[in-house]
Amino acid sequence: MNQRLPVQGAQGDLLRLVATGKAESRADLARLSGLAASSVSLRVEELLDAGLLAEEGSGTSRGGRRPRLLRLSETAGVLAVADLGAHHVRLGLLDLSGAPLVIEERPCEIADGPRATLDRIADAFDALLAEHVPAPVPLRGIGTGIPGPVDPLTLRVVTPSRMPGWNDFPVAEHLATRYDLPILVENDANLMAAGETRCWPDRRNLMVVKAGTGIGCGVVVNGRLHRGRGAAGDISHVRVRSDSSVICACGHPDCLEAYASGAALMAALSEAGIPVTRTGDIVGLVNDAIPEATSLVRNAGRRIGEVLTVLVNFFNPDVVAVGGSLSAAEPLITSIRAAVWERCLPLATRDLEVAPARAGRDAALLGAGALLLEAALT
Amino acid sequence: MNQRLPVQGAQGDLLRLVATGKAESRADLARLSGLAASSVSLRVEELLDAGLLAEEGSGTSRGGRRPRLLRLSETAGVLAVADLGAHHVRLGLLDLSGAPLVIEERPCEIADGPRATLDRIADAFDALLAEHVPAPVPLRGIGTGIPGPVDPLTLRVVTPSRMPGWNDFPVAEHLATRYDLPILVENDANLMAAGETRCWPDRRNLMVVKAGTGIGCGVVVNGRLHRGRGAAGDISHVRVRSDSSVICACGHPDCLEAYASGAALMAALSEAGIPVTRTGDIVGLVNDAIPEATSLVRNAGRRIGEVLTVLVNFFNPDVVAVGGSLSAAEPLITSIRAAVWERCLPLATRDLEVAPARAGRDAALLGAGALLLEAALT
DNA sequence: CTCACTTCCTTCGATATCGAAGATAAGCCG
DNA sequence: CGGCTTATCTTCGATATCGAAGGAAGTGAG
Repeated sequence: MNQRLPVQGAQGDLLRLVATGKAESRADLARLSGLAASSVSLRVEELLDAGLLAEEGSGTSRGGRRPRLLRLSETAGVLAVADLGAHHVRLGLLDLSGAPLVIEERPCEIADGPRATLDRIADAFDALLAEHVPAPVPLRGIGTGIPGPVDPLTLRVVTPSRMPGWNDFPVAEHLATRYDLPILVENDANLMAAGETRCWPDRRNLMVVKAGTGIGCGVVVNGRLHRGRGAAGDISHVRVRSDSSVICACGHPDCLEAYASGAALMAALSEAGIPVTRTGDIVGLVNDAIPEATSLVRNAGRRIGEVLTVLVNFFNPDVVAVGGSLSAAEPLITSIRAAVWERCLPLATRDLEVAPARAGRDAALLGAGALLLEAALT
Repeated sequence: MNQRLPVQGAQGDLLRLVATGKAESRADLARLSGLAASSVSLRVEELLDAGLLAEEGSGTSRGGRRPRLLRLSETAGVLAVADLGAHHVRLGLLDLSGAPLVIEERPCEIADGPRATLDRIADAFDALLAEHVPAPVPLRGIGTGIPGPVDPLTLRVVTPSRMPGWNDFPVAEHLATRYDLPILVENDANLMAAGETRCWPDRRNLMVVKAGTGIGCGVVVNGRLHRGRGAAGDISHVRVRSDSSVICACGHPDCLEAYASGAALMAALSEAGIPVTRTGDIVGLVNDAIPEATSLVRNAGRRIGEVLTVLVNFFNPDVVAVGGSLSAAEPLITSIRAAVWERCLPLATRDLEVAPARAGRDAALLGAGALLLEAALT
């Protein structure tokens, strides 16, 4: 069953606070929402009656009466989210708070084109719903992550590399023919940033770097995802300083990704007689103290760090989180940190954290859940 | 007479829309504010009664009845703003819409220290008020621009260069001993960005570069000034690619400002036997087609542009506005453009405007007025 | 010239929210 | 153990805002 969230005005604001885990009682809601306690009481009553919230037990006293705890109702609804890669898709169902109900990975070739790929994803959603969700629990929204830029105004994919047929394809419209629900279409690095943000409470400005086969970055400003024109955060084609000159796949010389991406490291290792089939294997080599691997990863971290220094000076983020399959290599993080600390202004790095990403491999799906909840409540 | 603006809730929202020139009638206010026409009518009546708004004539019909035009009342109040330089201060009085009533420049040595400098500015404010403002018109706020980083949480100056005695000085607290009013303390590049934003309607993401004796940049994200930790937008110490190596005043090699700042250009011209005393004179030399000057300015533009390409890819702004005393040199702008267009992603530069700043020499004061109005209405 | 439609602004009853007061149940101190 | 303070949540009258309807004054077509 598909059904949009039946809330309006202050109800949505309150539901959001409970769904995101920020509030657990009426008193919490009054403190966080700015509404008077009487207004909160009335609106919560409506959400309880609508089956969106439920009461469950009592909280701890803060010196007065114990609060009655509120939680998202199990019948509040689910969100269907997918994160598309070149050769596979990771997809699943989340409850409105973003907690996974089921997540799975399936083979899927993005080169098959958008219609076939999106229909296969929708079929998978329907199968998961039938298998895992009781009939009275409604589907409230659909979210998809795309490995290319997405124009935030038109929600169309924009000149993606290695994705034939996807340019200018209206992903949201296509999915809307099948679901009359809020639909999210977003770049995967942006989803990853949205997911990572949930792991850094009280931080409003983050950069989430994806160090994988490619290099990407998502940006969160004042707690909100910054999309720009759909290409915001792109650092892969920044020109780095180099004694030699390497032509990037994009045609320009000396792009960051020509030196520091997982693909570039794999090529360099193959040339050194160390064949690697997946970027994740590079981490294993580093852990085994293979000198060539460690040196390459360290060099990649230094280069990424040099690019990040420009951005950290400019943006003054609270956090630089590094994810992606290379991020488990500790020399990558330490050399990024060294480069950032060496060249950044002291004020720009005051209280800055450069750390491995916390959200794990499903950051993009969790990010999709968070953004979709927001879309559903607006 | 000092008096805070006596508005609350929706009154402030409506006053802001009239003061910023976005609305001129009740119908405009209803469209822009989201309030019902009946609510707008009631609140406007209160603002008229409070002497903050006035009615004046009729507007043009849009097919139905002509609207009654609203404007800021002359008795609504004034704002006192100042922009501090190393050797002078530019200060004046603005009305609540930001229109200058009087602006003047006075000699002032920042090296005299904060107390003496700020007291002198306050004395100047008081003199301007006595001379130019009728007694019933209240002062509603004080704004000051500082040529160094300002911590947005503490409103203290942070490790400014060449400003002895100013580090960690609580500028706002000092001024508050004299004025019980909203007080703004902000970095001058940020004020310039706030002022420039008003000249680019419907643009929400801007970078405002100041190419003067030094190099600075202000950043506006989603229509709001981005301060970061107080150092956001700083591009002067980004390391640029170079065949040689020049040590910057900060101690690091190859900072942007060691190559591309007005001070650096002046030094290079002196070495070429062309003595220059003010960065503004470089523009004259370029206009006279002195080859050394044009070459230096073009090279500076290219370097600034190279740094900007990283930031444009990352941030995807709508506008890059270039101000400061060097910005009148056309080769500077054209070589910035060339560098940006050459290396940026097509999506990042789609609809981007790289242009001379429009706000003129008082951008910082106008920016102070805009931010101060916001402070007064919050 | 008249009539129908549009736009602006006001009036009024309905609805949402505020703020004060009160009920209930905690914790803490003497 | 009792009294006082604190915290949570509810009740109720006051206030802000909404939404519908209406009055006034425009415009344009027939």
